[in-house]
Amino acid sequence: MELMYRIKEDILNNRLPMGVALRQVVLSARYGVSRIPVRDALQALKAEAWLVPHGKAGVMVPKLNLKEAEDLALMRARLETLALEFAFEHIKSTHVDEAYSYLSKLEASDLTLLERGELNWRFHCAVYQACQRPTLMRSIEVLNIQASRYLGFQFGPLGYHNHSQQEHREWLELITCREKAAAVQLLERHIMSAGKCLSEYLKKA
Amino acid sequence: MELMYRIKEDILNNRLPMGVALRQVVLSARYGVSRIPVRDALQALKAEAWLVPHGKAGVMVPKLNLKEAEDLALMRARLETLALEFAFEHIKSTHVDEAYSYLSKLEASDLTLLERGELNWRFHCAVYQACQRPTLMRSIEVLNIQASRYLGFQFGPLGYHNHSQQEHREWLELITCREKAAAVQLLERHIMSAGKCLSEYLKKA
DNA sequence: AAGCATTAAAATGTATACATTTTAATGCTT
DNA sequence: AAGCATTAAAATGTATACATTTTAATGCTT
Repeated sequence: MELMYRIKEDILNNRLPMGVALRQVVLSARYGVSRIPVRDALQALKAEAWLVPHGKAGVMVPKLNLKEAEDLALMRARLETLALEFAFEHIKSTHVDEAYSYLSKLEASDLTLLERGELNWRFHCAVYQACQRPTLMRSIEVLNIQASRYLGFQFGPLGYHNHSQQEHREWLELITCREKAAAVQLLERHIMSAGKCLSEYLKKA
Repeated sequence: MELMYRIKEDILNNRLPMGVALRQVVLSARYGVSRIPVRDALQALKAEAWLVPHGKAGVMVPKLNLKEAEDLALMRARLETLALEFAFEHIKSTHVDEAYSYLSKLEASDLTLLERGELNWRFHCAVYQACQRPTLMRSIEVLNIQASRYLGFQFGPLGYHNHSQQEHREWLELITCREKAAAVQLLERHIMSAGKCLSEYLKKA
């Protein structure tokens, strides 16, 4: 479904208004298709919480929300450390190499928010993959995608990017040295501190 | 969306074949509607992993899968203990009373699998609710609903029900006595041992 | 007979048309 | 003027029709 991704992009880039009903005819005009594919996409997006009900009929982009951002960070911390624990013994140098390749791609300065979020996920994913647990991985991916609505702030106004890259490097070093406990702990700190940073920002705004 | 729930029930009760493509025309005939509402429902169910792609087009009910059952138990253990930790200080006697009421309803012997699963979730939910974290709660709910495809085995052939009820009572007592660490620990054991029990069963079958 | 290309049948994907529901504008009552 | 009922306009929900893609059956080549 290609349309779904176009709508996701528009949500991530704030090109769709939050908190107001999205009209099917407006969307069908906007994306140049009829209402049927629009409906298909809206149903899927609703199920993944990209959209929420607006009144008795119709959907809207949910407003950014401090508590949701916190919850996503908490859940990611719990589940990603779980994935790392299961992965640890099976992490090969190929996984680490792949992670490094995404890390260097993240150095580029001309990335869109979406590309940055995508690369960030791929980086983590390269390591977690070794856990060989598709259901767990999918859940973590869903959380990351949902979190990416908030991620924009981190890489934008907050300038959290450099600090994050630094932690990523440390993390890969710990993994290479087989320091399991330390790597798990750093990952938890990494996710939670990014979450804290973000919730501080949202409290002010 | 009413149709979506009818399809979910049919999946839970194994009234739809696993691993074979579900044809839109067949479903539209089965449920007495045209293909458009069927498509809407399929899109939503696909997004929630109730259905998975089958070939280049079309969807199917995924086969029951040992690893998925394990992953769901692991994730539930991590996230439900998280919810309990946040809830703990805010649990009032009204929450516990509500939990007890679901517990006694679970004693009935003439419940369908679906009803049993629903009451089991409501029981846990009555306690977790106190955490006041809608996003976390929704994720846990989604995991429980997905796990309910496997739950049937526990309450059916495995006769796990009595043991489970016993643990539920112990748990509420620990909560009433404000034994936080013990309550969290019991919850984790409760979820994981049910998961183990189930995966043993699936290994044989 | 196994494997591949071809092609007919059947499925999905989408647009249009219409029925039903929801929204919001209007006028009425207090 | 505030609140409610009424009703017209606009939206959603669904069916049907058709275009496009996919599937699988058939025949061809080796």
